[in-house]
Amino acid sequence: MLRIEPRTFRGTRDFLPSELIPRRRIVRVIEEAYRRYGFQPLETPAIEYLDVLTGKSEENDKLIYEIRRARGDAEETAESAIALRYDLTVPLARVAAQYATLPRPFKRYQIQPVWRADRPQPRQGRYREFVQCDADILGTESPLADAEILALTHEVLTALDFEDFRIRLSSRKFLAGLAHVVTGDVRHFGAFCRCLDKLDKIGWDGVESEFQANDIPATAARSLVTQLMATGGESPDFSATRKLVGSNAAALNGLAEIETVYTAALDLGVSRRSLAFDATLARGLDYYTGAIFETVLPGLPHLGSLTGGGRYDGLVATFSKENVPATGTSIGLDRIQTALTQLERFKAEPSETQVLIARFDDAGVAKSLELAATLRRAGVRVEIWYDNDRMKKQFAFADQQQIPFVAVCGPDERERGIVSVKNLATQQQVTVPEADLAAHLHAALATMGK
RNA sequence: GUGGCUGUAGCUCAGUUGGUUAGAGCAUUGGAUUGUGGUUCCAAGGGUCGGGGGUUCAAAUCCCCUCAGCCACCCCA
Repeated sequence: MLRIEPRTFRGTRDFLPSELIPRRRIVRVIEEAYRRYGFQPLETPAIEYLDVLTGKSEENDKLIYEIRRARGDAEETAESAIALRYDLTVPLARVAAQYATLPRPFKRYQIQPVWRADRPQPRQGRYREFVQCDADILGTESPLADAEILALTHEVLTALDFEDFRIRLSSRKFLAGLAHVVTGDVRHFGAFCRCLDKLDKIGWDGVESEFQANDIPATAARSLVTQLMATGGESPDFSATRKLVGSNAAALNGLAEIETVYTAALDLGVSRRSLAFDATLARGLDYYTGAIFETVLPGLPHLGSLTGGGRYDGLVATFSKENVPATGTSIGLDRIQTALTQLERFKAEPSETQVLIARFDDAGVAKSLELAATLRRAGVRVEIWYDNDRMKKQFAFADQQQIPFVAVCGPDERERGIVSVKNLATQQQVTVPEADLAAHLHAALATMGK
């Protein structure tokens, strides 16, 4: 018999309990923040029709996983070709176009995996299957919506105890205006953005040669952007920025929006040090039309962005006659987990069980089951021991699994109607009346913060 | 997609100029210890040396191919 080698597909991972337990806690923090901001949940299928997913961003079409059946019976037509979703934004736009009954504004959050066929790199928090936590607001052009997305991002990262993070803010309109100012030609917009985006990686000399390679006046561009950077950052001087871009309408327009978003974000509680206006932020996804933002950790520069998003007022219209303005962000669960791991703040937790009821002897089985039932009804997370093993083995198990308490009910205890409860961390063992066991554990767990 | 590095036990690794039956630590299981974990001691199990081909009397070791993993870039969450 041929044995199949057990393995996982490149860029995908199993989440064993000791990793999943703290990972789910992160998800809970994010979800609670989303709910506090008034977002409603949405889930969509992992599989979408290919034509729904493609054509939004040329670069990314190449990274879409198409699905091919191992034993396809019919030839796939363009309409029936299917693929794994690449992000959650495009499915959302599809949903917005497909259901006329959705409220406006429509605020939804969605926490689900997406798949991209690029090369995995764990140190950078990059995988082929990863979970995005998206929050988006459809149906308003108001900059307050963009500001609320920034505040939400700030709130989540703060709740996760990130001490130093930077939300970079810019605008597609502003960048388009800049590109026009520098090159006199809007067609250079894409190349202009890509070059600029590389600044923090390859420095100005590198960017200048990139500009030249793309027929963009390098010296002029460098001079303008250098000055822009001086007026931006964590305490931006927007009136100084305005003077630099002159009379270009798109640039002025975009800048005004940035300023409004920035100010409203501060009003919503975003700290100055965590928010920066950054003219070198470009972002790749082609569907962004207005404000764009992403979050990085200055302490972990090799890591990709923790969050990324922006305004995409034209996307829903690719599925509908109706044009629905939209803005939102994606928080990368795996990036967050990677960051916390590298900051040594992500601790493995093998079990959530609070008490193990040991099996002392056969005669005590019924009593143990009764105790377990009572405790479970009282909301305690309980495990029982199934086999007739020695105490040593049962305690060793509880220790390994970091189960805080072991309850033993042997002949002595049974005779007196009590239970011995040992706290494995303090090594202290007490006896409590059977009837008080739940109350005792609740109190003890509460003082331990569990 | 481009470039580089690395593959030996579940994990981290050692293995001499190619030389007998491939080792260690950790982990696992059992015992020392039949009412109680972490320490200690003893023992055991666990290996297609990533896979295939080649050179050789002889390959974990040298050569070729291939697969996988990692790192940087690209891009992004």
